[in-house]
Amino acid sequence: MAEQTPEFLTGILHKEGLRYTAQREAVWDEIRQSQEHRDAEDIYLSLRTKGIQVSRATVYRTIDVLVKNKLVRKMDVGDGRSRYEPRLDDNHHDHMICTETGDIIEFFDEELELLQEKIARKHGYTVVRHVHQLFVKPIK
Amino acid sequence: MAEQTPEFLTGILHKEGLRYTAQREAVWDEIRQSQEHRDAEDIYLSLRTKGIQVSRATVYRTIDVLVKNKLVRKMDVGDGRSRYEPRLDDNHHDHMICTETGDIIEFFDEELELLQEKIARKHGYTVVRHVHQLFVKPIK
DNA sequence: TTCCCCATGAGACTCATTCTCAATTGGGAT
DNA sequence: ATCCCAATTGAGAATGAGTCTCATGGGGAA
Repeated sequence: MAEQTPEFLTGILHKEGLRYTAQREAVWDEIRQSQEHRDAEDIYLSLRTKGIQVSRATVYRTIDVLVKNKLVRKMDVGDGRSRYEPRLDDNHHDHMICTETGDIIEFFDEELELLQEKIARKHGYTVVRHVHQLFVKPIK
Repeated sequence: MAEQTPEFLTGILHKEGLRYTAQREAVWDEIRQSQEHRDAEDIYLSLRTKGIQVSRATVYRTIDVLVKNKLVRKMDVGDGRSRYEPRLDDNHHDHMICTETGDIIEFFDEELELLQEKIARKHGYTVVRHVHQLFVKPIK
């Protein structure tokens, strides 16, 4: 589908009974056009720098909506600030964080996914979602 | 070794060039005597309820010392409050959090551990530590 | 026992995020 | 095209976990 047109967001907001606003479009555009793992302040400042009128409160509120509707993925690196990345393709993946450079590498492993479900079932549960981060360092 | 005697803590503190104090012993005792995954406020209030004079600052400072010396394991459930659990046996394990009851179940899977290292190596890294949490719900 | 320096406590401070509430605005109904 | 009003927004206050400050207190080596 055409994620790059305003109609894309409009449709999703409408489905949720929410209104389409310039601020919501701007926040979504800002997150969408970058593949980085950015924090809210970064997104907010970037918008302001571009001269777009939006408040921190709205950035946070809009991100919540986008996360709830799976347009954005929220991740916790453990430093107190949440990071966000666009989720257009919906390809699930986990993250590897380099302890030396701070680089974030995405990875996906089918075997790992299956193993997690297997472990949960062994305890009488099924996995709803998971948080998996490998803090790594380069092999010299 | 005798984790239940004051000499245990004294030895560790001494090795770190730190002094043995009643507050440090109290915080360690409080965490040790419970197998729960508790937050700092919980530990602080429990001590105060028992009539032990200690401040929040000292609870936090002491926990840092204990974590650094691997007597306590720090974990992040993703709700903004860190949880702590005693680490006497040093058996590594990850956590499964029930989304319906909030129960925290510990698990360990050798295959999973090996698989993580294998994935990191595939990208030229080696795992330093990892965060792995399964948010699960009971199978009806 | 003395003395130095580390440890403590109370509360101020930080910082990400959430909340408040008055003013504004989208968009369905007319 | 206009109206109308609930949804949305912005500015700043509030929150809450955790950290810092600094004056006072107390380990522990000699």
